[in-house]
Amino acid sequence: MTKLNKKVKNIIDKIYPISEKSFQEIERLIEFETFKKGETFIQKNKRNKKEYFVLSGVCKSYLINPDGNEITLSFFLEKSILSPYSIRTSKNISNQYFKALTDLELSSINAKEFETLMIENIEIRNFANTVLQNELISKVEKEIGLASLTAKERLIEFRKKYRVLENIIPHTDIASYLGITNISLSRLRKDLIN
Amino acid sequence: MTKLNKKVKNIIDKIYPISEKSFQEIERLIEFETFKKGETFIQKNKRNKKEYFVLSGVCKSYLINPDGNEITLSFFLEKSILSPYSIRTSKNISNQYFKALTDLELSSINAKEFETLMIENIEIRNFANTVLQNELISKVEKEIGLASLTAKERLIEFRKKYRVLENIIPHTDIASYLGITNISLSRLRKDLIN
DNA sequence: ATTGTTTTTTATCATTTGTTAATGGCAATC
DNA sequence: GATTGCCATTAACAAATGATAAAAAACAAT
Repeated sequence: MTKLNKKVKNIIDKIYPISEKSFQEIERLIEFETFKKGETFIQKNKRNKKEYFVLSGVCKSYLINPDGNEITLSFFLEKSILSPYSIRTSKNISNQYFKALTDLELSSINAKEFETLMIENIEIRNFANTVLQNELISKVEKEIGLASLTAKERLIEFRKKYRVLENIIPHTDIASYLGITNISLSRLRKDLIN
Repeated sequence: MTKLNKKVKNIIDKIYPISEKSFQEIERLIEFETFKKGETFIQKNKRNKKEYFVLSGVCKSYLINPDGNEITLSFFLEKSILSPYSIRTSKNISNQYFKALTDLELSSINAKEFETLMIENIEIRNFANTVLQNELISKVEKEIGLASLTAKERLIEFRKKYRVLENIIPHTDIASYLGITNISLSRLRKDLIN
């Protein structure tokens, strides 16, 4: 197994461990992609047909609101998996943007072929369902946060979940994730120093 | 086909039309349940193994925050489908509560058996995937709303989506859905009269 | 090192939202 | 018809957040 593929296996196993045999099915499909910091590598309303693993770097999913501002939906750290294809696309068309916040190394696999594996192989299916559930749990947690915590509490939670991020990505991205302005974020940062 | 099963077929077809033949597979699994207004019919951290169709009435999914308050996640109107099993449960254990907000008539089917159908039948699989995507789209829309709209704008959006609800369910449920207090909701209602 | 650009912080003021408490409406029950 | 409990509204004040502008800091390119 190449070093790259081993990385993918590790990401999978951290979510739902699968056998060597099952992984070999996936391995055949793996491709490698890199993007420069700042690049939007999945465009909303454009065709996309892949599942992605983040090997190194950080990226975000986002949308653009009526005022033209980017609203961060989620962050994806290294050694994790992007939102699964099935929930970010309809009819091969992406419903979100994804942007590299640092230089980014991804592995990708064809989503349709992966779906076939999923149907045939229970381990892979369980893995995929776990990804799906984690995604939803994370969305619900965020929803709860936005609906019932103050901005300060949300920042505290954010720091627990994404320790590293605050020092390596623009605060604007974090602020829109938290549902506040970057000025408010700055105030809260000052406030939390004590 | 019984009147009840016909209702289920209509709900499915509104989401993703399937053939008579495919529906017959599902039909065998359908059961019927009713709940009284106010009843919590799915408990968090309790076992649950079903998919649900709302035949009549209104219900909500919710969680309880650290202060002991119910936080409404979603509303489900009549002739719709509950959040799919796969995203509201892990290992047969529910991660959310569901409560009847009016007297409620549901059809339910065993989730495991439904998953088997899904694997075998592409129409049913496409239906299930559409449900999944709709669920996610709705979650993302709500997330965007909470992160980038004012409470007043969120109420306006809520009214577009759930016209009937404001007059038939407690405003507390709506307020927590909107991420505000019921006092704020009352103010906004007054404000929007003009 | 210097310059120009972008990001972050700070300040001021306006607005929104929360908290607490009081009030009024409505339905169920006795 | 009085009582009770629940829900929605209102009021007064406090706290949080937004908008705008300006200053400071960080960063990038040369």
